[in-house]
Amino acid sequence: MSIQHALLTSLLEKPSTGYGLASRFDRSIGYFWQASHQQIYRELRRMAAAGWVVAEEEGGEGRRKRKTYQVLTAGIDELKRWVATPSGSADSQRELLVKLRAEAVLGPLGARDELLRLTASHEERLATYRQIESRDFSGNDLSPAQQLQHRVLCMGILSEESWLAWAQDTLPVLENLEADGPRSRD
Amino acid sequence: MSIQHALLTSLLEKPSTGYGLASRFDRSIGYFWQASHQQIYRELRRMAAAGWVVAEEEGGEGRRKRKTYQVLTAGIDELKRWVATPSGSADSQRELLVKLRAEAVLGPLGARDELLRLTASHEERLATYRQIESRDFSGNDLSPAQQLQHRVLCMGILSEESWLAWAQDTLPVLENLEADGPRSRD
DNA sequence: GTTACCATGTAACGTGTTACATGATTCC
DNA sequence: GGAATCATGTAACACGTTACATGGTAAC
Repeated sequence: MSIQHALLTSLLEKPSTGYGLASRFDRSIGYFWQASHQQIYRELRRMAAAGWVVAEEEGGEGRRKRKTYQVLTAGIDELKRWVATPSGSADSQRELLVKLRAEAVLGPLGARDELLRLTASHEERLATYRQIESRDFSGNDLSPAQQLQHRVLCMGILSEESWLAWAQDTLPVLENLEADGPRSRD
Repeated sequence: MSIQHALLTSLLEKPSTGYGLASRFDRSIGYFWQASHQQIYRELRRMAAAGWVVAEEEGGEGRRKRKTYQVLTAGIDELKRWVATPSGSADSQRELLVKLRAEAVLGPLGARDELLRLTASHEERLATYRQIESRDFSGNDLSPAQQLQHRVLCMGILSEESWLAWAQDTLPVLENLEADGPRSRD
């Protein structure tokens, strides 16, 4: 459901056509989240129906017109609401990145809380993995098959560790933003 | 489509009921890949129809019987075929982990090639990210919003780095397995 | 006996993917 | 004028999720 919020964020940074969104899907959001153009057109129409965005139609009387989408205040409100809502979703990591982007455009919205929540759950996961590791793979006479299974587990451990390291460096940036307020300092 | 292969691998390690697969979905596969029980039942029925697995039905004349699934040779052949096929899929990372698990059960199948392919593509990605970083975020007077955008990019960079580190340590384990052959040494 | 857990299934719905189709504009 | 790219759309299908339903078995 949150592809809509990714699109809103992207449109806030720069009003675009559906095609434009599809080709770049925003510098930085597109790197971890790709969407097909059909998906994007569908969601844009839905968001237009919901009053979150408007399509400014250019071009003459041709049947198919170039539509440049822009975010309305209702869309901004929805985005704010979403950022402030704990996700609980399976890919809350990706969602967090979108929330950070949204904060970068709109100012402090409460993404810090989400970062802290996620940090706690990643720490918990890491602890679980390590427990499994010491239970199942602590011996030094592992068969080749066991070594492979261990490597699979290591992937999980490394991912969690690297995520936590990232979060630790990201927190101060978020707090700095929230301390300064939505507008740039002068 | 490859949830079937994850299930095959899991079943090879231990024949189970659909329920059993759903609750554990295999130690280690379940850590990075969860599936709902409806999904699992559906795929089990399909694989049974395709002749990849059989359901051994226990229990009397009741309408609903406990079914313990087992992999047939056709299923093993399919799994071997899949491991040896370059994925190109969006979540080829998760697939690689399943392929490693499959190799751990069945012996050398060619997962090493896949690991090398993925390594190359991750290296390429990392290079792209770093290029973007030096182009857009190399200055030392970044606005708070820019700093946040930079953090989003950093997530990508860190992920790639940690994946590559994992791959580097995994390669020798795979090669050791492939050198030894499918059976354990004596 | 009733609560908890094991075990399997149908139906409806939303979303993502693929294939196909169309038209406008720009560049050579 | 033809190719490439920009731009939008319909239709069909596959897949995943959620809700709902059913029944067996073990423990208390």
